[in-house]
Amino acid sequence: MNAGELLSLCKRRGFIWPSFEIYGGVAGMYDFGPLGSALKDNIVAVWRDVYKRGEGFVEIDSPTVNPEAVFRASGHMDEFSDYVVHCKECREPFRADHLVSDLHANPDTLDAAALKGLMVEHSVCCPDCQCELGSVEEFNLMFKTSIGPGSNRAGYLRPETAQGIFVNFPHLYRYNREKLPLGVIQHGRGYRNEISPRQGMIRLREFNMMEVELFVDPDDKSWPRFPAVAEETLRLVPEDGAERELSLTQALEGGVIANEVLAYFIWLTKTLLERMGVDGGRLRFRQHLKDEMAHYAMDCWDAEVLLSYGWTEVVGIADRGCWDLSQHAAWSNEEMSHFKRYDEPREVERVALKAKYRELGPLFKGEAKEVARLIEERGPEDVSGGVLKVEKDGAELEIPETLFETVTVREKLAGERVMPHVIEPSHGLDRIFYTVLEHAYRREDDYTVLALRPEMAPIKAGVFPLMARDGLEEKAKEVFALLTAEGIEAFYDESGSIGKRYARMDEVGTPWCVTVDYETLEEERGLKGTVTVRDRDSSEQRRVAISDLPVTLKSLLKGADFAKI
RNA sequence: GCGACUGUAGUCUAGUGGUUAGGACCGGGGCUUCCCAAGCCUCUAACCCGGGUUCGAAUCCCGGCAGUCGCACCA
Repeated sequence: MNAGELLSLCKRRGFIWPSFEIYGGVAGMYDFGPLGSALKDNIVAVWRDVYKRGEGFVEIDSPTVNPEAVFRASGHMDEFSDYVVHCKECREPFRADHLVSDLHANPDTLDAAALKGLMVEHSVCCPDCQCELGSVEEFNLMFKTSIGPGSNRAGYLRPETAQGIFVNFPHLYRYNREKLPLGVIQHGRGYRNEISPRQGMIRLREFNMMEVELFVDPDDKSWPRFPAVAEETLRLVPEDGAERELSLTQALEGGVIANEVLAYFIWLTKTLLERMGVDGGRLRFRQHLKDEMAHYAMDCWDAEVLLSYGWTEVVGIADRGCWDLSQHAAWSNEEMSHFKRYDEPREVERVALKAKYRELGPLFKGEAKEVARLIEERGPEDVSGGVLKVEKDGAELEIPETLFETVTVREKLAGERVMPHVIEPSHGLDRIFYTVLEHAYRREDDYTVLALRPEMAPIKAGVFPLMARDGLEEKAKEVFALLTAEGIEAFYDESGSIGKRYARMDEVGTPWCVTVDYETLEEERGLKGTVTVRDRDSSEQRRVAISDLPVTLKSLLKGADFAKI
């Protein structure tokens, strides 16, 4: 198939539309139409079901506009800013810091003026045509705005939802009664001012993410549910590039996947994607190479799906280590660590310095308390030649050992503080959305079917009168109202021939169609009459009593076999 | 951001200086006891935007926007 056919269907039938089309459109932005909006919700519902109901994680929702401090701490201010310089002749763009990498130890730290100065000083020319280079310009991939009136408080549209979870860690940690592991999920929009959005919905400027941040004890990366799935297999492409099918146990024992919890969530991602309708035969997990890994990641695996565009990343499952929390702790001065209680409080003996307050008082007067604190912060190892050197108000102070003594103290320790590690399965919703459609797309002799899994289908049942006459319409409308009242997404259609109506429903992935015919009317009044239920994938039909219809459809939705109803 | 190609109803497309801008599919209305896009009648609906050349531009030129592909980018 080609992506154009599918995108045309999506546009025609109301899955997605290019945004702002009447004004010429904006690259990298799409609107979800009525069917697309429903499909997107269904994808989010499965993700939420797996993580919130299934794993007991908690969900939050945080702002898309964040103050600059968040991204200073997260590293995005640096990582997202590139200085670009263009050749005046051939117009070829170059990363300015790359051009001066031989001339400066740390070109990343230079600003535009410094970069330009360095290039002028060393007569750096265009590497392609040796011509003169233009001015150095900053290109930042984050959308900038200002918060409040005036422009002195910078804000940025978030490039990922993750930071909203990290900055809330202290609240979430208390919410979870100060226990690990702690799983938090958030879905929403993210923004990246891509230089060149391409390939339909694959690279967008405004996009949807479903992110999961699991905070774990850095010394315990096991997972309670792991044993149940240990022998399940995954199609893996490790760092060395050699694809192989391994069980989770094999992957861990061979050191292919870094730890148990990461392995479990890679497997969970596989089941999640397959439940959404991603074809398992077109799904693999590829390990990031060292140089492709994000600035924060310790190990990272991408779930990749085969699309008409080629292998495409849809989920990234990263072990971010303690990077994010450490960064926010350092920049905000907030406590972001976990107090890890020992099973039994430990008694430890420690040799410490104890200030002699009696001596210090007369010597230092009002500052004695401060000096005592400085002494007691140090240990016996800091004493040399009978003198302890401490720094006070920027000056060095020598304290003779007459002013303190060395004592052995016994302490009871209930636990220790550790910085949690973060396991992050991050899902590209728009890419999953497109994959679900492309993997469901079937076309034979100009007849198109979207074989969406029933759970994904925007419409669960089409309801038709065989013909729009003889009271069939009234009866069909009653059936439609019944299904709607039962919470089943239904669609009423009486136009054109019955075959055309089936075809219309097939094209948008509706799994079943219900038809009221003359037999329905001949049977008893009320809801005793029967209707035909037609299955999209087999095009077989069964007669079902109207009164049983909601129950029957609900069991089909849960996976019952159509042939057995 | 660069280069090549492209842009006509909702969709696919014909039209290469003067056309009431043609067709097909879809969609709306109607006819046909009609269970897998049947048929017939009928209706709606388009030259991406802005400049320029010309008596006259969908058509030629320039710019913008958008798309496809390649380069670059892709924490």
